[in-house]
Parts: sequence; structure tokens; C-alpha cells
Amino acid sequence: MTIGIRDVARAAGVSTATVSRALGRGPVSEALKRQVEEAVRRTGYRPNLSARRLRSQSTQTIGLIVADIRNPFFTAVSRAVEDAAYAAGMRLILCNTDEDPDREAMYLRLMEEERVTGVIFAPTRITAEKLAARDLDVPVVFIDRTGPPGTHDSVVLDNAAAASLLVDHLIACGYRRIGGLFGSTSSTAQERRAGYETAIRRAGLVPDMRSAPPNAAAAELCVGGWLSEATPPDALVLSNGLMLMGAVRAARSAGLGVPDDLGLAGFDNDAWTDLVEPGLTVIEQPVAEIGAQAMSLLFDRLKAPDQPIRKVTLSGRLVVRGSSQRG
Amino acid sequence: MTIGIRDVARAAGVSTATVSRALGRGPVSEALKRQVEEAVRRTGYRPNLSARRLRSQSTQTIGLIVADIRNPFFTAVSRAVEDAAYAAGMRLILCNTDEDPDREAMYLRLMEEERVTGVIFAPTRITAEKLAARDLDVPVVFIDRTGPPGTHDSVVLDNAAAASLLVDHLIACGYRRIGGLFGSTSSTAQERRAGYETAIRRAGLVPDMRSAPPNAAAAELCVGGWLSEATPPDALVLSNGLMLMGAVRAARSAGLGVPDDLGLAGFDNDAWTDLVEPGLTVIEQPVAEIGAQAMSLLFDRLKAPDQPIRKVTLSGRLVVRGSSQRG
DNA sequence: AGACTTTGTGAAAACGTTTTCATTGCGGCC
DNA sequence: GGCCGCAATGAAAACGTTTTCACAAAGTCT
Repeated sequence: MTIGIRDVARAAGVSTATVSRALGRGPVSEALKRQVEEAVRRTGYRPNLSARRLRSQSTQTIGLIVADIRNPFFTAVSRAVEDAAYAAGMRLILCNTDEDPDREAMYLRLMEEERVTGVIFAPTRITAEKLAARDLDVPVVFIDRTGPPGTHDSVVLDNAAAASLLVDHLIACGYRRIGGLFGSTSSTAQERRAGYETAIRRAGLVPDMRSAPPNAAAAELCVGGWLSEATPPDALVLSNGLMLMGAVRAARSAGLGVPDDLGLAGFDNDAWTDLVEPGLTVIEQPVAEIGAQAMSLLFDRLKAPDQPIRKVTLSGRLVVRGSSQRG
Repeated sequence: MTIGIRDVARAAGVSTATVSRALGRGPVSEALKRQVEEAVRRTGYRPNLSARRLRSQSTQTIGLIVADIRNPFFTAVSRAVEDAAYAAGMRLILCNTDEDPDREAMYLRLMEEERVTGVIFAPTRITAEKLAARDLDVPVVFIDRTGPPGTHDSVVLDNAAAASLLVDHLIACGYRRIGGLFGSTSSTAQERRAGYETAIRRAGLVPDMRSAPPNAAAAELCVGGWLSEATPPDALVLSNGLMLMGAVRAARSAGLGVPDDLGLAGFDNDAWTDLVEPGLTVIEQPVAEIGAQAMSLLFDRLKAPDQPIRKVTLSGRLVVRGSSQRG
């Protein structure tokens, strides 16, 4: 038998309405407020959030749906979002889709059923497009990825520019047969691929692009095969930190020396990338800023639902390390 | 104006009771069940989870409170717990305390207010002891860490044995001045320290133990100072994967070669540990098993609340790599 | 001084479900 | 044929809050 607000009211000698007002905001005299607080302490009362949310029609909760919780990029962004959420007095529900459209659909439905105030979401291409057609009854901000232009607020990296930066850098370092391996599930991977391609063509080189699921195992497999072909690349650009790890593994297995036999560069300045020998040249993403901006976009959208769609683009920073510095 | 169960009922020409029964379990004729499902589809009805939970007094939700979401050990365990939860038709709330007792208290209160079915929790020592005295009105299973014996179900590694294993290994490899750096916040770190100490003394060596917050930055700082003292250790045991990373950084900064100038060994077979040169000797934890066992303990506790307290101890596996193999 | 606003409070309605309770129809059993 | 039990259904109560509404007391303005 759990204790409810009526028990507190009885203990304090007031009505339930007064208790509710004393705990939330509402006009209550100082004296009664103290009585109520004392009664809460004595009874060990814990408000029932389900009841509160039902009656107030406000959940004070936002959903964060990320594509891969094992990817340090997403955990870093999550922490930033969490901080911003709690600073605003909101709860956070964190969900992990593993890049699986079915799980995405499931979690989106869950968000609707939870009646969350808003959702921050890193969708696969498939789901981003689906959402462009029929949209949810909850505001959604895309993060790290976008859908068709003008359908959802979003905060993303300038992926094409960043990828071009990497390619230009590799070219400047003397590499010529530069391959690119990109994730198969996200708009972001596509943009990075596009940036790669324009930079390669601009230099008069020939692009060599492949796709794989954006995780270490798949990337390792793909790169392993690639490197054993007749005319293997002399450098590779990888679409994210996990794939970069896979590529390092594949190069080791193949007995290729980095950077001399194979140059490497990629995305995400993960903690391990400067510990391997040689250090990895990467694009560092402003993860904290991404999370904070996403929350900010979401709040603005809640305040002004009919405001035009906004897209915030942040720039990556090139961190040059040994993996691209051919002796 | 959101659509509720009464709209569905009207659309299907039945009562709300029948809709509820058709959606959940309850005796409903096949014909009506189909009518209801059709009406749900037409109206785009989404049940309101707050209302459902309030009325049914059952949240079908478990809380998972981890100490550091950036620690790959915890993300791996989280995934295992998540899988088990969803297999059992339960929702998961994931919280991150950053080893901060205040945040632990806040999240525990939240769990009570959410009326979660159960909690899986990696507590700091402080909170574990506090919980031993006054316990919550929700079943709690400790994970990775324990409190005073007999107060909570728990699933942990055999930390003392694992730490001894590491020390014995380092001794066998010829190291003699073996230091140990352990986390300052958890029972697990204490147990590892104890295992370290007994193994060191058993070998007739002198223990040299220190503590630091269990993260990479703190460990790097501590080890950095340590290595620059008059008689530095010739090998180090680190209490978890993050601290191991800090130690690697410190060794590099100090210009010490691993394993010749400094042997290294630690806990957690994180993805990067075999990519650095030399590879790191570690204890691999059965992360998936830990998560699965925790859910299992929790379910058993829910079924039989008065059953005696259980503690499941799992063994780690020693993975020998170059960092402990002195030439 | 009277007419209004403001402030503090309690009773009761409301939030959207599930569950209880009563009712109906129906098949089987004596 | 009457009675019992069971299955399917609807009306209404219940879950634990917040919010509305009503009202009294106390200012505040003309």
C-alpha cells in the first residue's frame, strides 16, 4: 500500500489541492507550505509520475534515439544532450537502434506512446525519408544526419567539406590512389562520400568508393578484401571512428605499414586514435556543441511550432597525425 | 486534441472496455477483435502509457543506473541488459551517474517516482552502504559492485582472484616493483586492490597501492607523478579500462618503453587494447553474461521477493599481450 | 464607504486508461 | 423445461495526481 498525496494532505491537515500546490508552484502561504514539506518528510511520500503526467498532460521528457551506443561519438553527444536536458528540468529517455529501421520504428512509436515533449534522433536514411512523408505528432530534431531538405530541424557536420579536407590532405601528402569506405545507412555517410568524390575529381584522380555497415567488423572485412585486390589503394578515407578501427585492423592483418604502405584518415577523434602507432589523422567533431545545439533547436521548436525549418551546420577540425604522413 | 480509446471505441462501435480487452488480453470475440484492430488503424490511435501505467499499477519498466556511460564496459553491459529487458517485454530507463553520489540519489528517487518494476545499479561505495541501511521500495540488483554482504542481490566479477592473476602473471614475467592503481569510488576497486595485495605479499614483494577517480584523465595524472618519483615501479596494474588508457598515456609522456621500462596490465578487454603497441594484457570480463545474469536475478526477485539474497560471481579471463612480456 | 481585484484555500472534476461488476445470451445437464 | 455455468460485453468505478471552480477574506481603488 503506497502512500499518496491524500495521506500527505491528511498528515498536514490540508486538502490535496494545497499539497499539490505546495509541491509545484501555486499560491500557498508560507506557513502551510512548511507544514506540507514537513508532512512529506514524515510520510516519505514519493509523487507518482504516471499520475502527474496523465493529469498535467506534460511529460517533461525528451527522447534521444541514437544509432549505435557503442560509438563514442554518440555517447559523447548523449552526455551533452543529457546535461542540457537536466539543466532545463527535463528527463531523458535514451534509445539505441543499431541502425535497424525496425527498431527505429518501434522506438518512435514508443516515443509517441510516452507522449514525450520532443525527440532528438539520428535516423537511418530509410527512416528519415519515411518521416518526411508522414510526420509524427511530436517535434523531432535530427542529429548527425538529415532527411529530405526542409522536413525537420537538424544539426549536422559539414560533412562534404570535412571529407574534402581529408582527401586534399592525403593528396598533399603524396597519396594518389585514395579509396573511400562509407557507411551504408546514413545521409551523413552519403555526404561524406560526395565530399570525397568532388575532392578526388577536382584533383584529376579517380574515385574508388565502397559502402559497408558502419561498424568495425564490417569495415575490417571490407578493407581486408580491398587490400588484397590486384591494384589496392595507397590510402583510405573512413566514414567514422568504428570503421577507422576496422581499417587499422585490416591493415595490420595484411601486413601493410601505415602510413608508408597505406595512408589512413577518417572521422571522429576518439580517445584511442592517438594511442595507436602511428596516430590517426581524423576530423574532430564538436560533439558537445552538437548535443547542445540539438536541445536548443528542440526548445525553439516547442516555443514556436510553426517557425520555418532550421538546419545548423557545424564545421569539423582536421587533426593531423602520423597515419597520413608518408615518410 | 489527441485521440483516445473512446474514439477508437466509437469508430469500432463497441465500448472502451472491449477496445482495452482487444488490445491487451481479455475475452473478446474474433469478430470484434478484428473490428477494433481496424478502428485502431483507421484512427491512428496511440495508447497513452501514463494512463495505462497509472490504472494498471504496473510500469513494465526497469531502471539501469550505470556509473560511467563512456566506459565501454558499461555500454557493453547495457546492451546485454537491454536485450534481456526487451525479450521480457520490458522498457529500459538508462541513467548515468558519473560516480557522483548526489546523482545516484537523484536517480534512485526518480526510479521510485517512476514506479519502476526493478532497478539494476552499479553504485559507488557510499551509496551502496547507504542503501544497506534504508532500502527502497523497489527491488535492486547490484551489478559490477556490491555493498555490505547479504543486503542486495548482485552479480560481480571475482575481482580479487582476477587481480591476483594479473599480479602473478607480472611476477612470472620478471617484474618485481609492481604498483597498483585502483578506483577510489567502488567496492570493486577495493576488491581488486585486496587481490593485488595478497598476491604481492604471497610473493614476498612489497605492495605499492594508490587510488584515483576511475577515469583516464585522473589516472594519467596520477601515474605521471608516480613514474617521476625516485624509485618508480617497473610494472603497473590498473583497475579498469579507462585507467589503463591513462597509464598508457602517462608512460608515453614519460618516454618509458612498454613492456621493457614498464610492464602494464589491467582490467577490461576494450576494443582498442589490442591496437596499441604493444597490446595490453588484460582481464576480459564476461560482459554479456553479467547483464543477462542481472536481469535473471531481478526477475527471480520479483517472482519471490522473500527469497534469500543471492550473489553471482563470474570469473574473468586473462588475455596475455605484449605489455607484460619483458624481452 | 462601496465596488473590485487579489490571495489563499477546499471540493470536486478531469486526465485516459484498466478493471470490476452486472447483464445478457447460450449451451449443457439433470 | 428449468437451472447452472460460462463467455462476451457494457457501464461505471478506480488509479493518483493537477486543475478548475467556488468562495471567503483581505486589500486597493475611486
